[in-house]
Amino acid sequence: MSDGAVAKRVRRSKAEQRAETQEQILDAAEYLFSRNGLHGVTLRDVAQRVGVHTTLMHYYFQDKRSLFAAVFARRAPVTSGRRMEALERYEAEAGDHPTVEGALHAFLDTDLDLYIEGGEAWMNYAAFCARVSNTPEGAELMDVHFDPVVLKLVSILKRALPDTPEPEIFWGYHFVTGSLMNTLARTGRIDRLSAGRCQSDDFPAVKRRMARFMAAGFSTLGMAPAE
Amino acid sequence: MSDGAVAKRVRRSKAEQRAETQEQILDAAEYLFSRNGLHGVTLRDVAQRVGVHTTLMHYYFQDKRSLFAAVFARRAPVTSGRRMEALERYEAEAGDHPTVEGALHAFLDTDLDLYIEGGEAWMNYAAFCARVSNTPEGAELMDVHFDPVVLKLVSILKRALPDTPEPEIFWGYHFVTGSLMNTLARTGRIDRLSAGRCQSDDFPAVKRRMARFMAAGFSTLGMAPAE
DNA sequence: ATTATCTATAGATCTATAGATAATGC
DNA sequence: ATTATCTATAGATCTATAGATAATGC
Repeated sequence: MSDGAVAKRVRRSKAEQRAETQEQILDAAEYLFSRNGLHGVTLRDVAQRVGVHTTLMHYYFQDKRSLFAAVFARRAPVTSGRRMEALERYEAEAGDHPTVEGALHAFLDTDLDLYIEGGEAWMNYAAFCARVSNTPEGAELMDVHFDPVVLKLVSILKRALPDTPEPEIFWGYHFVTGSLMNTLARTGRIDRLSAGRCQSDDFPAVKRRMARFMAAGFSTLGMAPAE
Repeated sequence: MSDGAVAKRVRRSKAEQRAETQEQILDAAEYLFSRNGLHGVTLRDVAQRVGVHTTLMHYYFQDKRSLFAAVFARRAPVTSGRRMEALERYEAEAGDHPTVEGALHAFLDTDLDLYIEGGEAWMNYAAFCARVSNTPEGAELMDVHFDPVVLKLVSILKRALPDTPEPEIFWGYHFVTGSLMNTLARTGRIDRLSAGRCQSDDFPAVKRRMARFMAAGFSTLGMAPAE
């Protein structure tokens, strides 16, 4: 049942205690929301996983929706910021000739590295985001936190493909983000389909393939339609 | 509130009435589940949308999970069957030289056409599937209903790419299905990102681009890693 | 004194079942 | 007679708030 981290009550200052408990609540909520969604998790579930009383959820986070938003907001600036820096670094180093593949490496690999290096908590956040992205509740959260970095990517892609009409770039991004979210979700489907030859939590395997795969796709956009 | 179809009680035979009410329940459930997920919908929501009493949900469908599964099962054979036929037809006509793009056209375009031509109900089913695919509850449903047609696609892709190791094909499919599910979900995100230049319910636009985009991606798989 | 945590509880739903009613079926 | 639909209701949760208790802070 309670396979989560049980709080040890080695008490320090109130500020520390406050911060620690909040983090534990966010960790537990992140884990549960990532698997079961906003409506599939009760505040009692979260409290139980932390080992505290349900009402503490309300003490620290006004209500369920706020807790959900707080889970999103905790790590979003980290992933967003890292990708933004990587894109700016790439832009500077590519000068007048950025490539689609270069931009996608900066965007995708930077993000995947974060999950690869960040351990279980970050993997849970990744799955949480994938779920959120698919959800009406989550749509605005995505917009608010990730629009800037996505538009930055798009702006580089436009410069890399000056002859490709703008909507084509957005369609390309639409495909990219779908594949990325499917990766982050780690549903296990590819494992079963491939009889274990691929594993859905093998982010390094995705990282090795994805930017190049998608870059090739972009090169087909804006061509005369075949039909 | 009740923007759904309100049942007109023009009574016919019991068998007809039974079938009609079941369809209405499935339609309402499909609509609501596609937007809010299993846990985000109550049986009362569904009943209200149909205009009947909640207990009728239990009369026709044992419990909530069964209703959810029934929504999936109602249309799955249609999309699966159509794609299977299209793949077999393509296989026959391509003879010894199937192409990745040809197989993907058969797989993707056939599916997208179904939603394009099928009206609102099929669009709801598409969104329902997208949501299900991202969900622990839905994972086995996907496996049960869609494995055969996906494995058929994979088998053609293998013949089209005889020098590409098998796991690469599965990774390619992983990317394809992510993009497809992101399309079916119609979250509206691409609309907002692109300031209206693209629309997430514009399936014809996706159909025009997707098979070719993904086919180009497949051609990069199995190459020596760049790093 | 302040604040982290718990106890008690209100009020609202939600799922599910048993049994009544009102139609259709012969 | 059979069956589609509704009424009544049990039992379980769930969210959220008010107020008590037990720690830390000076």
